[in-house]
Amino acid sequence: MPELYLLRQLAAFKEYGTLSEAAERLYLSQPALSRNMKKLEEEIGVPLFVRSRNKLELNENGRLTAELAEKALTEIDGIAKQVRDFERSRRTISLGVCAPAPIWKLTPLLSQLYPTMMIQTEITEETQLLEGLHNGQYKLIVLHFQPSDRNYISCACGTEKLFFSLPPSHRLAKEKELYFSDLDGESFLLMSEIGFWHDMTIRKMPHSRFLIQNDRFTFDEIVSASVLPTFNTDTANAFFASPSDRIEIPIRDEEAEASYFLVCLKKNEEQFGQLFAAL
Amino acid sequence: MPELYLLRQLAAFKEYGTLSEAAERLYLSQPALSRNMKKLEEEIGVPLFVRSRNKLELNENGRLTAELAEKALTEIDGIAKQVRDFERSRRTISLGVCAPAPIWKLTPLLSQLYPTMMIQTEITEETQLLEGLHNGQYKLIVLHFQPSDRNYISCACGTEKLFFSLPPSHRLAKEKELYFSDLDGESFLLMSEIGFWHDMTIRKMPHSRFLIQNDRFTFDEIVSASVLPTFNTDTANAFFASPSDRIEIPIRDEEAEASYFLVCLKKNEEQFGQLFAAL
DNA sequence: AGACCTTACGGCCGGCGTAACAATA
DNA sequence: TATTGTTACGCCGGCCGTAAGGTCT
Repeated sequence: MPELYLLRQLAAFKEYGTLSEAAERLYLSQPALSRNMKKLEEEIGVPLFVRSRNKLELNENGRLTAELAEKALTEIDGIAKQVRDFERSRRTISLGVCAPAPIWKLTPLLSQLYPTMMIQTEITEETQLLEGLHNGQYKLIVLHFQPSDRNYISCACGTEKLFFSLPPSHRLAKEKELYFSDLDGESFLLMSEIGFWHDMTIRKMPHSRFLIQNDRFTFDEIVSASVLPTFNTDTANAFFASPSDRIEIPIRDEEAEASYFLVCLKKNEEQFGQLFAAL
Repeated sequence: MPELYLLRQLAAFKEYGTLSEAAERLYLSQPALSRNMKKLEEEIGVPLFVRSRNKLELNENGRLTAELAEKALTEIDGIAKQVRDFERSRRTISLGVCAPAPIWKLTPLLSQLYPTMMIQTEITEETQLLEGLHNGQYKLIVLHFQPSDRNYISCACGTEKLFFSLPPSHRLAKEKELYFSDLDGESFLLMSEIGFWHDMTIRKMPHSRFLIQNDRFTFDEIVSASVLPTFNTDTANAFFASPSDRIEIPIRDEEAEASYFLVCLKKNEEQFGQLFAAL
């Protein structure tokens, strides 16, 4: 079986065309490369080169060998990477969620229950979450509906209720309750990465413009320095300081209240049993 | 990139379960194997083993690594074989024919025109010939019709006419010409490996039985020692001694005369140009 | 003369074996 | 005590570099 250094050197010779050039790229003396190519040819047992007096070229066999060598080298090079990736995935719990709120509760809980594991979270849409759960991208996902499939284990993990967050000067700031439609058409400040809330507000308020902020600090500054309406939720208020100088008004549409469900694959039941028990 | 000897040794350890056993199978001292497994683990950078005081087992990472190693080793092992096969196929002209007769003319011609090449012949049916021409199994084929496809180069390479070969005592031995139907129902001696003639005679003489002989010598002996009818062709007579004590009577059916066409792929036109010119 | 390949010779590093030790059953 | 795995030490083969030589443009 040809050794790797021979295959590497053949691949380099194919790439660079001359022994001298290839040897230089390999940080190898040119005579060494010459010898080794001869050795490889001998080992395979068929001519790989056409030899003029001072020129060396691959023949068809040589080109084939070099291509196969490249493939094999790539594969071997991939082994370490694959194993490291596998190890990392074994050591991390990747949690995909449809909205930020569940992260606030689950991350501390996971860290406590699985102190040796890395916790990785990602917010994305629910079709992607389900796909990612199956292909191993996520070990746990949080949806805002309960999946029916029997291959899943799931349990409720909290609710979240949406409020309008209005400046006191707003024309509707004194109302006790509002509908999405009441403010449809006004411009809203909105954080990015809020999961399904983003799509929902767009759907319920098709005439509004949403001014997306990527940075939390910037968002807070603009909220307190402007009269633009925005949103808040009960869960956010439970975890973070609620902004002063803002009136929060419940939204009556049923879509403004979400229930979250934590889901994992049945085959991972054992690993996450204590987590589900704790919820 | 892990060296092959490390991958081989890991694969052996996976196969045999203990270092001692694996080392023995590898013709290697056990301490060497111990060291090398540690080295591989270090190189990949993740734990591959669970270590008790005097026991060593693969963990999940280790099993994955060993599987990937086996795959890579198989691939590298296949390189030399593939290249040798490729070289051999480059050095042989494989000729597939639909009947034996074309071989008698073409084999000497090929040997003469391509003295460095091995000539390999095979008799099979025409659908297989065409398939084999495309997948590289055959470089040349002989059909008994001219293919229309523009991807082929083809030219006529002879005809062959079938005769009944009857003992003088046969009731029809004095006829000048006969049809297949005239002898339909009688038992015939027939050589095996006669290509499309086999199917044709069965089709034209559905009530006859054909007594197939695999050995040429046996066939000749039985022919001269029996009164069983058989066949002969003009081409066979041109190349071999025709049997004495046999009357040969032309067959009038048009299927009894075949024209042969030598075919190669257009892309091999250059290689076989002189062959087609010689025909 | 410069670029390229091959052959010859000697050094050195890395993988191996032997030996010695520790731990289990 | 027999089996298994780890550590320590020295040998040796194989791969490499340097040097020298040949061929082509």
